[in-house]
Amino acid sequence: MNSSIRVRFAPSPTGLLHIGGLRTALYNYLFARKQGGTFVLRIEDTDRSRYVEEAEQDILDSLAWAGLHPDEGPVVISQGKKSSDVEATGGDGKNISRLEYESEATGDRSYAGTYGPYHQSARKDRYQRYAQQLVDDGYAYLAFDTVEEIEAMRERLRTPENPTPKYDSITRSEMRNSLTLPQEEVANLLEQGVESVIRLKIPIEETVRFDDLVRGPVSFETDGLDDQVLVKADGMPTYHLANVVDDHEMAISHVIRGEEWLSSAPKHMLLYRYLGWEPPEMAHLPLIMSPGGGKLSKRKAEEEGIPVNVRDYRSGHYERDAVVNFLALLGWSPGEDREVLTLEEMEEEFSLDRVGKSGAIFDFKKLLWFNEHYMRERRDEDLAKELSVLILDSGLPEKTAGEMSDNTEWSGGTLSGEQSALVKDPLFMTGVIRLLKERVSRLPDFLEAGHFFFEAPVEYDEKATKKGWKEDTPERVKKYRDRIAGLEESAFQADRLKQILTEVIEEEGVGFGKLMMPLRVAVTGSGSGPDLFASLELLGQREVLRRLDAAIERLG
RNA sequence: GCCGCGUUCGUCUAGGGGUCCAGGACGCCGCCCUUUCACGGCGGUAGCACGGGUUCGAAUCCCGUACGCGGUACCA
Repeated sequence: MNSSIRVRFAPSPTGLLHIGGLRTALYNYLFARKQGGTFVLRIEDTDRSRYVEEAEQDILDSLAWAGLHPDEGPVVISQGKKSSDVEATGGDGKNISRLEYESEATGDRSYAGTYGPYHQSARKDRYQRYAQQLVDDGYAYLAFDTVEEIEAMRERLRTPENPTPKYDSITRSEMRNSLTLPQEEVANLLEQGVESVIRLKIPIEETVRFDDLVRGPVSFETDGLDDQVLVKADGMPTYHLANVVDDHEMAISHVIRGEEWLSSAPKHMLLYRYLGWEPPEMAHLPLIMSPGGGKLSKRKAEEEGIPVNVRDYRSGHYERDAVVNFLALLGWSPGEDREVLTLEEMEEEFSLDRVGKSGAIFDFKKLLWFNEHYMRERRDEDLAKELSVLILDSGLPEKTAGEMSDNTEWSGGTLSGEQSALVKDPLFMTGVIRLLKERVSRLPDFLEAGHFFFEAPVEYDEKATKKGWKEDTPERVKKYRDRIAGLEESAFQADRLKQILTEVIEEEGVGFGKLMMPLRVAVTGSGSGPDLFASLELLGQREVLRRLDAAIERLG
């Protein structure tokens, strides 16, 4: 255990956890585990207008699902699905939170942390205090401008070369702030309760440099920075202040976050300096891009058929190991020709200097490949159980093989008595899994590929019928049907069924396909599928005979 | 516009001056296996953005160009 290494994942509860957010969390987690450090979860809920009620629980559930358990973080009272910080046990300055965490995915967990509260909304006073200190020290100032006034300033100064004028060392001189207003007036405005914000006073003509752990040395001219608002009119801090204060107070040693923060990093460095603190190490991760280019946004991703919310992967029954493995490799490489890694292995291998610098496009097909890989490693019995639950919850898809898509309607749990019995039969379900496991990418796909196991064909694939069902077919199918009808129930087994088919085609003097294809169409409705004889065995004698009779009747 | 960051097969990447006419994985294509399909096995296709340097030698170092991405809020 290296107590000096502390990292944090600090999502904002403004929506469901994004898949890119999960990767950031993953890298933080892996770094902490590898270094023997501490992985902290902090909720950055300073924007009250964008707060989404269910978001926080979603973040917790998603992290738990992925196996990224924070060592420190907010309390979750699972029953009420509501989270909040538990009051300090009496200490002043730092709260001591008793952390409990429970998730359906992982069962009970307990965490403890001594750097709470872990909600920024509960730390408001601290930010205020430091902001005031900055003002007192001359590193920040009060600004009374309304949003309209600021917009008017930008409007006035806007030119083609400078489309968005900044509130900076130049423009602040003509705005209404504690730098331009007489002292009495400032006091007066404050007295009257006029709304104000606190802005960082960016120095002029200075170069801010720092070494980024993934990008190397980077530098920014302060002249390109604006006087960032540190405390908003509602008294809440902006990300910039809160993030610096918390990272310091929580003794964060390494800030590992997305590249979208790189541009504001110099402001953060300035804040550390003005507050008299040692800045943490910085590591800015490359962004995850959509196949069409640009940051993987919700809209873009969905256009490409890529789910963006971690919740979608959970509800879509993706293998969590597959998602985690895939995400880890989106920007990081272990440096050897090995790509299939468990979380535990990655905890051993991870290092920031093997993180790439350029954006990585989300390759959905590769994710599917990982999913297939991990799914096939699982025990048939376990998959069967999960599939049963899925069907019992959601029902069967309305459409048959080859037609299922994202828009497929599900029957919503209404099953016939017969179907329900099948779904609850572990032996039958395991059989379905065994036959289909090598042919599907995701758990729900079993229901597309194996629809016929649960329901007799409603219609027969046109192409397969046209190709394989000729005039003399019914007669041959009937012959086969009668042979297998004579079988003892216990003899209704794959090898016997195949043997009988061999006998029939020999008697008929035709090739294998002349009977095999019609049988498949009759029983499954499709021209392709899993091993036919094993499928017949699994379906059972009665059902097979019923389907053969129906096909002979309907297809003539 | 400005500021910052980036650029090796379609995609994720290995590669840190010679061992690279660039390796692996996914995808794609072909063959084998299988009287379906799939899995699997084997093989193939395809890349150092461009231009200048530095050097005996550059995918690797430097500069420039192009392109891409991010930022440019009282959002994170």
